[in-house]
Amino acid sequence: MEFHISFQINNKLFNKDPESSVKGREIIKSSIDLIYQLGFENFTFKKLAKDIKTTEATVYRYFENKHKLLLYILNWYWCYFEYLVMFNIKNVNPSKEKLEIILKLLTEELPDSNNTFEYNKKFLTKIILSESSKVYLIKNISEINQENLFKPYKDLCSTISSIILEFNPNYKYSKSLSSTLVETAHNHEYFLNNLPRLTDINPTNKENLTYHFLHQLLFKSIS
Amino acid sequence: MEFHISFQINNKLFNKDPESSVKGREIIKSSIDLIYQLGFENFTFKKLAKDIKTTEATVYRYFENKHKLLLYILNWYWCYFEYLVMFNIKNVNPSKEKLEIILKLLTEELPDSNNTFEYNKKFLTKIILSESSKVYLIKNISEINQENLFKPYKDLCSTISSIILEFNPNYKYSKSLSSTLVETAHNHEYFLNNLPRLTDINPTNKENLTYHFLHQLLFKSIS
DNA sequence: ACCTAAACAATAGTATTACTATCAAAATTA
DNA sequence: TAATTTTGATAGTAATACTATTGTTTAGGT
Repeated sequence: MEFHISFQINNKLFNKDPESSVKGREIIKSSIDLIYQLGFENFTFKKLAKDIKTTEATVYRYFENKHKLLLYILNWYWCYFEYLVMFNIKNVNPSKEKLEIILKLLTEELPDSNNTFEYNKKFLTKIILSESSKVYLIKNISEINQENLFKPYKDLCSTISSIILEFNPNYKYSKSLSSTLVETAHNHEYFLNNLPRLTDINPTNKENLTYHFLHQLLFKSIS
Repeated sequence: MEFHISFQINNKLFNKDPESSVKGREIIKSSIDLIYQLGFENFTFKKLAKDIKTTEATVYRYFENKHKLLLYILNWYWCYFEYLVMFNIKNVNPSKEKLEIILKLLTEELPDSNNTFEYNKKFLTKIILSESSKVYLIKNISEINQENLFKPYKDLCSTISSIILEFNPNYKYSKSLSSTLVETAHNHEYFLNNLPRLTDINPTNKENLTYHFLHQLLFKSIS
């Protein structure tokens, strides 16, 4: 069985829906590759256009600027991730198990399909690690936030938050803890690879450090 | 009594030490103002030069580019912060109290002197919140890291880490927890102001939410 | 007080980026 | 097949992130 999921992304993020045409999907696919390879700073619409054998003008017809394109990609990811969460905790009842599944998803590599039409999950994850805070650490955050452009991310945190409350209805900081878990999972994955001194990695400890660390952090806090 | 502290900043960060001249100090002071006002993206050496009534060429004689300038400022801040930590935990013996002092420093406004020659602490703190992850979330992180340009930040985390181990020598994730505390303190301060849905802020809860949240997170983890 | 070296100001110039505009060709769709 | 939308090709602009040159000012040493 094969199926294709698509997510409804806030249409303020684009001029023309990239899901609506082949070129549009090429734009997203190639953006993911290029941002992964070059980093967001060095990524330009000119390079993107060259990569998919079109012109800058065409890219601009889909996206106002590269920030909105990045935000589009991140929104897509967060939607996808929440979908994964929903799918994986389906029919699991104990809240503890649900939370453990979420921690696993947050700290392990995402399942990659071999469907060539899909976005590269590995690249996507790297982009999340390295680029996602750049979309909210900006001067005009309030405008962007007013347009609900972070909704999928907030929804994800709010989903986690409600499971925390399910586990312990008296815990006071469910939202703060949720965002901390997500951010820390990302941070740590990045630190492990790039700034290992900020973590407790060591040669003997090859298993999922971040998972165990977050597991303790979470359950000691809410138990 | 008045005194002036200065920190030794890695000299790979500048071409000419900004502490060595009046213009140099003006550059740093004005950069802090401008980065605070404009955000790092919109901050340029041209605007900086105009602000201190000099030319771009002069600025370039001190700093190779604006990233190194930002990194210089952040290094200065982390040195200053570690100094504050050292100063404030001096003669405090129980590890618990030491950690609480650190949490206070991480979550409350820094003491501002009225010394006009000093850098604006309030602006500096905002810059840390909004811009600091931009210096490590870059493609050439490994080069920069090899040159030890993050040392002050790592030192700070390592200081916190050793106090955690003092409190509980068996805790396994002291480094991870330290970096998490610092990052979460910053994140949360930013979220409270800009993305409150990611936190448990509410109108009645005007006291230091972040402090209490981190306090619980920390002591439940290491007790 | 004078000399020397360093620091600075003024100016010019380049490659790249982040767009905007126009118009004809190609592809869809009605 | 005509009408409409979507693309491609090309051109152009303002701003950015630098580099280079040269003449003037400033500061420190004797």
